[in-house]
Amino acid sequence: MKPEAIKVACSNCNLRELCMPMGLSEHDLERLDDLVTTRRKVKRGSTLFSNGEKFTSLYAIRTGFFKTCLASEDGRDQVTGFQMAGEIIGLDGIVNDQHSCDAVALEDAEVCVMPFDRIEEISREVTALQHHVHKIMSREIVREHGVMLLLGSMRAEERLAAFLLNLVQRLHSRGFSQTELVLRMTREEIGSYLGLKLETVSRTFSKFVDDGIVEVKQRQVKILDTEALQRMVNTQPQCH
Amino acid sequence: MKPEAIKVACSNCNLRELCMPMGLSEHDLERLDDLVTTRRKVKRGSTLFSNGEKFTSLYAIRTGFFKTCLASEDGRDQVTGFQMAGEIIGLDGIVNDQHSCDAVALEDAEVCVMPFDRIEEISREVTALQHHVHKIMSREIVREHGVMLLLGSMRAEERLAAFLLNLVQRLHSRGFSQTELVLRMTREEIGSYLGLKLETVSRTFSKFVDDGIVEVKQRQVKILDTEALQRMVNTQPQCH
DNA sequence: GTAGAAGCTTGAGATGAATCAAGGGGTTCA
DNA sequence: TGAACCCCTTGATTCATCTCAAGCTTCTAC
Repeated sequence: MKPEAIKVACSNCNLRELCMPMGLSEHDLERLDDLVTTRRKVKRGSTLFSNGEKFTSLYAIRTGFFKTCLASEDGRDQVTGFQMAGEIIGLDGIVNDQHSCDAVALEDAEVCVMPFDRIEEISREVTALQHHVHKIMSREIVREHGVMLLLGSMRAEERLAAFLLNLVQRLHSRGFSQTELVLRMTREEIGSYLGLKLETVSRTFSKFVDDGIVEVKQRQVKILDTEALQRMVNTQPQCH
Repeated sequence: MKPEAIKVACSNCNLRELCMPMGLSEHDLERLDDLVTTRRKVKRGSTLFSNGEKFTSLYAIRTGFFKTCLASEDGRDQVTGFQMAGEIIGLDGIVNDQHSCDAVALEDAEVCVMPFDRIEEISREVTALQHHVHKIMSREIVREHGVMLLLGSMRAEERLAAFLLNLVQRLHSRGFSQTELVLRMTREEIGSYLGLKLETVSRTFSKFVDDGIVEVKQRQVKILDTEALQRMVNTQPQCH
């Protein structure tokens, strides 16, 4: 691989509005361009960082798709999230100066490397960046609250419905279809994220197909009835 | 209630090392004393903030015990955490400028009110504070990863064991017993946090008592065999 | 192109937790 | 001090999901 010769410029990036603060002055924008030192390619199946590794940087995903997962000593495994272009990854490492989970590319990916000490430095000068960093972390906290609700109180169908809706919504805000998507992860990974076994995920997909809610061809998913999915998520199961 | 006449001083607070950065210069310490504008008392059962409310401040708990919980429109309910003295609450509000969960006092409590714009302002000058804020948010993210692991892959006994160990560990680091604790929450609230029904929580407590692992007298819990609890959490269930 | 591996689906049966139900005990507030 | 209410426990039963198992499809690599 040749070193990144091209100057990395956030001010020019078309993902800017996903991962950077908006409405900056010319001067502030130039400061932000110093945030990203290099880019890094990550091959499918390999890790961007892993548990125990020293924390140095946050990463903005340029292309590709990641999962983050926790592996406890005893072999328990939990996917804690799936991340796509424009999202920031690595926040778990700040607290103990080392990463506490693995980030694995589910397809060939490229990330912008943002050394965290530089983030903190520029944050002190550019208040919009400072606030943006706080928002990103807060957003992650709120997202995880939602996952806790899902894991703590939803049934398999509701979980999968919520999962699909969340994925298409994020894809849609990146300019993709609202109804069609390609899953980048296996049934097992979906199951791990949703607290279900892969067989249950598979069965639930099949049920959705039977009910005419989605079409599934392996990892190709076409949502036929978005509202049915929404109803599942928003409706408390049978009360009494 | 009379207004807080006494000058609030973090530099003087015996919870300092729990909620404030350490190793500051005299000058920085003085800056930090400007963080907390007022204190606020919260009666048992009432809320410190609730879902939808405008976000203005983070709160450091001085005394008392809180739960944070999410209530979705349809009546689903999820306790997302229990917080005790020295912990910071309100981080969920940053991202959308409004709170996305309720914080309810489980016993009479008092919090230090830290207006967030002031936190950001002082963070720009005191890098130790800036880093501390980042750590606190990162810690919350990592904590929630752990809860996801618990909800996604543990069985009832393992969940309750993990819950008890976590509680005593936090209490111990505040100078309380490593083996005895008083639960401030109901079985139902524990259940909501752990993704279990209250009956299951109750039965699991009873089982622990039968097995000689704990003594339980209502909300008084005495841990007789910490290692047994640890083994439950760290041991993958029967492999094959 | 072919073999092997990995991923997915489906069925049958087991099981852990939920649900429904009843009774007892504590706490709180008048 | 008493009474109502909330909280907790325990039992019987049901049900959702897991487990185990087999077969099939798709992708990968040689």
